Amino acid sequence: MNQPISTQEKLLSAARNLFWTRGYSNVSVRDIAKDAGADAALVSRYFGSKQGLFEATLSEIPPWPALNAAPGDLLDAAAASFSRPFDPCADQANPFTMLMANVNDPEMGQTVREMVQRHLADPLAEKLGGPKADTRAAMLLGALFGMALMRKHFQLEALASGSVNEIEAQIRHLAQAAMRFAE
Amino acid sequence: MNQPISTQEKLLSAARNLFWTRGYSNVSVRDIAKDAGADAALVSRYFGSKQGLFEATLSEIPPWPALNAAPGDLLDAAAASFSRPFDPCADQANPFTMLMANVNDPEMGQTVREMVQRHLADPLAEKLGGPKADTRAAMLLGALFGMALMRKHFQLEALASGSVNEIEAQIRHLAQAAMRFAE
DNA sequence: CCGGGAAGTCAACACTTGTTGACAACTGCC
DNA sequence: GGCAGTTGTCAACAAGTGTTGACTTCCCGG
Repeated sequence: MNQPISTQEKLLSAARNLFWTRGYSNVSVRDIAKDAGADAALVSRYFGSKQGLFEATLSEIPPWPALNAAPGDLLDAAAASFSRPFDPCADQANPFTMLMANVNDPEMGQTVREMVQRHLADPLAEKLGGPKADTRAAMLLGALFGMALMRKHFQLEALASGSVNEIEAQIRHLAQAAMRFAE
Repeated sequence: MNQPISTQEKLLSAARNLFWTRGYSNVSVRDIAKDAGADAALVSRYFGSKQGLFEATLSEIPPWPALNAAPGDLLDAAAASFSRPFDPCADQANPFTMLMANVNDPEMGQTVREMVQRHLADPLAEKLGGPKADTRAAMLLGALFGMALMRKHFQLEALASGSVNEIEAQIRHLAQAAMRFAE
């Protein structure tokens, strides 16, 4: 166990940490190489280009667990998936922060937008069903991302210091309202 | 009336459009100068630096109208201020998009975070009053920004094509739930 | 031992960035 | 007209960007 980590894996891990928190354009390959303790030229060698490295970090994201939850557990699963990473990586960068950090990126924004539509909004609408399923799905995601924005990005004092239980309760409250929306 | 617009004003207007939609680091002074039909060197001359130009675009933002609304109209005012710009500028860039486009910026993120805390979250909590006012204010802003994120940034199909009335009704629904939160 | 391929290092490239200073053109006042 | 002050233009700079190619170093099978 615990076999020595290859330089390629170190680069991928450092890239995930930096790209997923700072955003694609705000990270240079030299930043990544420095964090990985490697040479910047190896990025082009192993991944073809900076863009190739970014896409490599995207390729290993598992599907959102809330989509497989039982209908009664959907709210809990959704709330939990924000405050805790839902992927195997142990660091703080998680797929939600990645989406928010890169939506506005001039080069990767389109890629990220399509991911949200196809991997989150569309499957969630299908799972919800009923009238205005797509609208309610979008509102549920809005509540989820909105609270993430307030807590992690804007770092509002009222939320930043709260416990995991508190933030989950707040998200559940908003998400529940979203699910019940029918004009 | 309609006096000739100075080059300085053209630069400021172009800077607002670009900084407020693409984000500070994703815009170069040459981009701004090109849009304004001026020379990039004039940015440093008139505003001291690129950062000075950005701060000039921030200095003329009026207070959020929802904070002056009657208690009964707060929800309507809040919902309206998202879908329509609440400042005098006629273009599509509004203070909310500015906040979202720059919260993750490596240079201006801190400035923007403090603006949200001091100009939105704190006054809103004071206006709401009652138990957990700061938490409910943060949740209300979370609902507001979350829906803005889904509609304008992620451009979810279920929301992007909706009318102003529809998006306002959705925001009101979530914001109302936020105001009623008490654990 | 030895040759080949992988792994890593380093310098250089073309390009973009913000900023500066020298220079030209124009305006209004004496 | 002559002159000062503003306004605009242009070239250049230092720094940082992604990427490439040549080079050395290491390891392992023959």
